[in-house]
Amino acid sequence: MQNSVKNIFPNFSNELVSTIEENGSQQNFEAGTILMRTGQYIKNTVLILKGKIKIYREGEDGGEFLMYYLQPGQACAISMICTAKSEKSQIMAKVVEDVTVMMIPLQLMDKWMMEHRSWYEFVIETYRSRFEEVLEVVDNIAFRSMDERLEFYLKRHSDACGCSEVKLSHQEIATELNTSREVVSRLLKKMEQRGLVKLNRNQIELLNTNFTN
Amino acid sequence: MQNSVKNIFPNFSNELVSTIEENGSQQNFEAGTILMRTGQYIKNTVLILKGKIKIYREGEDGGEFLMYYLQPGQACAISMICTAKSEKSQIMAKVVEDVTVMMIPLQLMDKWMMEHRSWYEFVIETYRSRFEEVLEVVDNIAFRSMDERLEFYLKRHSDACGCSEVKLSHQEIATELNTSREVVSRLLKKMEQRGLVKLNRNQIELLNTNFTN
DNA sequence: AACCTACAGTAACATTTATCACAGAAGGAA
DNA sequence: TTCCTTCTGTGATAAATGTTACTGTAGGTT
Repeated sequence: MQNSVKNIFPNFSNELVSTIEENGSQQNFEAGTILMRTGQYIKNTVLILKGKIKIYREGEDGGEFLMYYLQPGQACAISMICTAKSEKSQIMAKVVEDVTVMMIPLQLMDKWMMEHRSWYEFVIETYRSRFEEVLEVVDNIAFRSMDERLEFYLKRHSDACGCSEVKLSHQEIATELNTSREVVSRLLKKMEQRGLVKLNRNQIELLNTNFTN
Repeated sequence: MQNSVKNIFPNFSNELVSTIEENGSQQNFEAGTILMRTGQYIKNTVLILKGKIKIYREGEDGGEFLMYYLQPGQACAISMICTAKSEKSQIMAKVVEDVTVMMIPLQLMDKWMMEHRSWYEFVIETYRSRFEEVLEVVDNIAFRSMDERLEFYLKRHSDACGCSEVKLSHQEIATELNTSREVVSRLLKKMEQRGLVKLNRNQIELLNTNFTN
């Protein structure tokens, strides 16, 4: 079974995998689906088996701001920590590539934390790594200018997909960085002149992966 | 005993309090001490009994950026989560008001999580609330302009100290918001003209607490 | 082909924020 | 008092980013 919990989460113990399969419900969602909105109550923890989910923050004026992506083998840190007293979500979660997820009722969290060592470790590690990721996001917006942030953004994307082509329109990039399309176009053009990228319709090819880092 | 663990952390069980007092070491640090630097290894979890610690991010160019403050009854989320494999710190921690802290070896974390329900709940809650706080910080820098951020900053400060006077120089504020002193002076002046604050040397008096919120 | 729509490029201008330069005021120390 | 240091105010200017407006182009549809 390609997308089994056992394969995607190899560190989970066998009992844990069984428990998950007994208590969780596997579901599919199409790209574009919004799985969670700011202010909604969280009732489930989500384990990603397939596809990609975007976690972002929404401003009052409707602006977006990308926090990070969730991919197979990962889980939504926010949803994991909201313990028994199902808290309100502080973020938006949108499916960007058709996903298969395992939904697990929040009530089971505390119980599993005590009973399953591998679950405990997974939760702690998830939280730690997301915290770090968010700190890095803060760094980027606090200390860097838009051109650096754009480079960083492209690099993250190409790292994630493992290829050097980023298939996004300027508008999409602008939205995730909470800036305007014109700014992105301008900066990309400058990067092209510096020989860092090659621009095509709906696609940006990174020529020199080791720029800012 | 005024600054006892029992008083400052009322939710801890009696056994937990004893265990903490047995295994932790109580220490004092003066204002100005840097307790943790970016890149250092974390070997202890820190519970704050008295005083105030500033948690901030440092940019490559030396710029600062305030994340949040730690006060009595709180603990450093970062240090709590770095489990057994003592991780590197991603942040800076500086004492801003003389502190008394309880240092607890990291090795005990996992053990206590399993053995002490009240410790488990404390850790989870600490992590949850810090995550939210950092998300709010992201919001501020991603979606708001400097004048709004300044208002928010002042409000946080007056909330924290419970009084309407913020005793900080423009330079200190500028540093924490990673901007320049002149910008802060100018914006404060505008706020004064709008009747929101009264400016004095090393002190800003908030006149109208309910501005942006 | 003719048409339509989404995407990309770019100039001109507005706004925000950063930087430089300098002056004055408050408060402490000699 | 006089001197010194720190803090604050403010103008002038630069740089970065956001906004408006318009053009062209690629690709799909009819």
